[in-house]
Amino acid sequence: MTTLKDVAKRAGVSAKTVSRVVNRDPLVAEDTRAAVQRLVDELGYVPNDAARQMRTQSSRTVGFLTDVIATTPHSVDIVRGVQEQLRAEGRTMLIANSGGVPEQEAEYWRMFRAQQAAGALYATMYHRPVDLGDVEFTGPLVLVNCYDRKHRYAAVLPDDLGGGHTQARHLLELGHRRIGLISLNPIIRAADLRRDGITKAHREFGVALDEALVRPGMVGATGGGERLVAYDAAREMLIRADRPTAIICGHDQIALQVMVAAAECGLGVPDDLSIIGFDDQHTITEALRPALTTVALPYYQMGRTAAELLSGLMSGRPAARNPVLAPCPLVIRQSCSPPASNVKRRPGKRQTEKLH
Amino acid sequence: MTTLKDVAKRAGVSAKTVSRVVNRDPLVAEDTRAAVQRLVDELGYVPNDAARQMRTQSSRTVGFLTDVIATTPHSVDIVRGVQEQLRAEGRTMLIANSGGVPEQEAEYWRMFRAQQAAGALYATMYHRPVDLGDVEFTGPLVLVNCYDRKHRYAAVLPDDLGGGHTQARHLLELGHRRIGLISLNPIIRAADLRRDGITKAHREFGVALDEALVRPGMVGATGGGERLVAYDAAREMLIRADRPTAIICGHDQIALQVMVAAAECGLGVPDDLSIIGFDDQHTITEALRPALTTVALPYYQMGRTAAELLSGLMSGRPAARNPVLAPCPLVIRQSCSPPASNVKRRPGKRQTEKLH
DNA sequence: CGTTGATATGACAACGTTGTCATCACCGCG
DNA sequence: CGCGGTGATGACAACGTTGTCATATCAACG
Repeated sequence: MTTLKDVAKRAGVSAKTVSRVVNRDPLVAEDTRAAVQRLVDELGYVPNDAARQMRTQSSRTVGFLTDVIATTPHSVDIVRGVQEQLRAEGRTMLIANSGGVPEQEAEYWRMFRAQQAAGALYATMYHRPVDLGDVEFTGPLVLVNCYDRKHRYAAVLPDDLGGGHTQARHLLELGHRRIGLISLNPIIRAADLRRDGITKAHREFGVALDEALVRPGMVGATGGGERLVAYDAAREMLIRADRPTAIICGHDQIALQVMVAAAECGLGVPDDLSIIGFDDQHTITEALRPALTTVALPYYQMGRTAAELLSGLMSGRPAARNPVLAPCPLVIRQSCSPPASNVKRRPGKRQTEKLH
Repeated sequence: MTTLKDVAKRAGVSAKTVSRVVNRDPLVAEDTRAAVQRLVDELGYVPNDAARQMRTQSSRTVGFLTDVIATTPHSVDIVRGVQEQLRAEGRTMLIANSGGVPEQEAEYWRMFRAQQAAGALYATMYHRPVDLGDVEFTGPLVLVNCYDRKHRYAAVLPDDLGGGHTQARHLLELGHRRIGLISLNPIIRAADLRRDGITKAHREFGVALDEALVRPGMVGATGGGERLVAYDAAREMLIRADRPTAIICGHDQIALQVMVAAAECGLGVPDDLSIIGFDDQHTITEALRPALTTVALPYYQMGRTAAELLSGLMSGRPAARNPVLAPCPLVIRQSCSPPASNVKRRPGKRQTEKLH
């Protein structure tokens, strides 16, 4: 490795002068600068960050710890967002994946300290509260997609309530009045928030949400024990005489199962049934025919926001009190349309629009 | 930050002794060690890696550069594999995402050098050759999911040929003799390799692959311009009188479209049509009904293998000449079964089994 | 001409760690 | 008792960089 001294010797100047050139210190004569710069390029000199860090007692490194990033492949976009923001700030990212194992987390916090990380991010694969115990890392910390039960840390979260509201409003605006819900695993926080948003939209339109048309699309303990049951839920819902004209899904996988169920019940999408997903997992939403209208989880944006927030904290800005909510935008494709006119539906059961 | 000296002062020993304790040097008296260790824990001392690295002129950091990890969310498993292997070796991972932009790549190679990375990995989102130009990074380098056109670097690749062979063999073993292929984008290397594997399997079974049943499922330039056309391809293929009894798909998204097309043609899967995917993207394969039989891209394993390979190179082992091929295992679910007995099919066109 | 101030450069120390070498106490052996 | 050996510890330097301060040169000014 070439060092400052090597360059200095060849240039016939002191190490400090080379240092000045490399750091763009204006206090160098133009011809010295040019000569030194040429040698720097020629020798391929790259300053040693470790030495810099030692000398300046500060680092441009940020640690990024995730729990189990692999299970929701989609959430890598958080990583991408963080990374691009950090790059724009000239920082370096140290990444680690704890698998959710507390001992490993402790190990990584220690690693971040050893590397003198100036700050850290902690992200989870789905929106949930976390218990971070004693974090052996003293710098600023921002949580992404999760929040600390004791609210000790800044957090960036998806606006699930708003997202649920958006899903329902879109269908209601299209004219649907009988809307089914095949939701996320009820033990997940987002399930409740979305439900609240959906209820709110219904209330705004003066439409009742029929409890008979609400079913979970996933059940079981998170982290391995989860099972998709949306297919069965959808079939049962769709063979009813008073079946819904549209179904709100907890995520795109659920929507996929609902679409398969609809096909088997002989229902065309979107003519006989509108379906709206959540997440915007491109591999599903864009591959389905009709392509799936959905509400996007803004993972990339969350990553960027979190990194920006962290930058603020690292440069001494005080932490915000409340979590930052990232909006979940509607992505319109082909799976939703206005309901077929009522005459086509058997008018057996009248849909009485009573408030919930 | 507590330093060696802080601990040493409190313990009434020299810094070197504390260093010895921290590094488990056996040449310390048991009671000294205990006393020092207690203080280390109490003060939460963590050795400064930058200083260590400077002193020892070696680092346990590895750089990991990816092109556009986000577009195929599935391939994050490479990252996970790398990361877990590195952790097992007590190494630290520096990650960066170049977006495929050459200037950014150069910037990151420089960053890796600045951080004194002991080695580096370069991964792409899909199997392809790369032109790495002048890599301004001098340590060992292992490519993952891609290979250098000039074969200067070690590489770990998926065994696409074997994978194609596995797909075809599975269907042939089930008794299918008329098999369609809706392939990857033909400009992708894997498309050719898989095709070779499929042809090989057909030859082994003495069955001809009918060119009329071969269609690309994706077209257009990679990196934005790609379009899924599997749905249309499948429909055209399935309305033929001599339609195939099984379809091999280039990946699970294509399989998804084929499944939708089959449903619309009134064909049941797997009774009327067997479908086999590729990649094993859980979000699709496990959500589909019937769940999708597929061949897995062993991303996780590739990551681990690459990290192991890199470790070898970093400790001086010579590089292997040829790329390491990771096998693509068959994952059996519900979308393939033996073909319906011939009597059920209209015997109009006889399927003459001539060799290709 | 001497003084001031700006510009350009260098000498030196220090960041936290560890390798090298020195020191010292103690043991066992002849 | 003297000697060599070994176990335990410490002093010191060095890794590559940069902040601090000192020095040198030169122009401008009274």
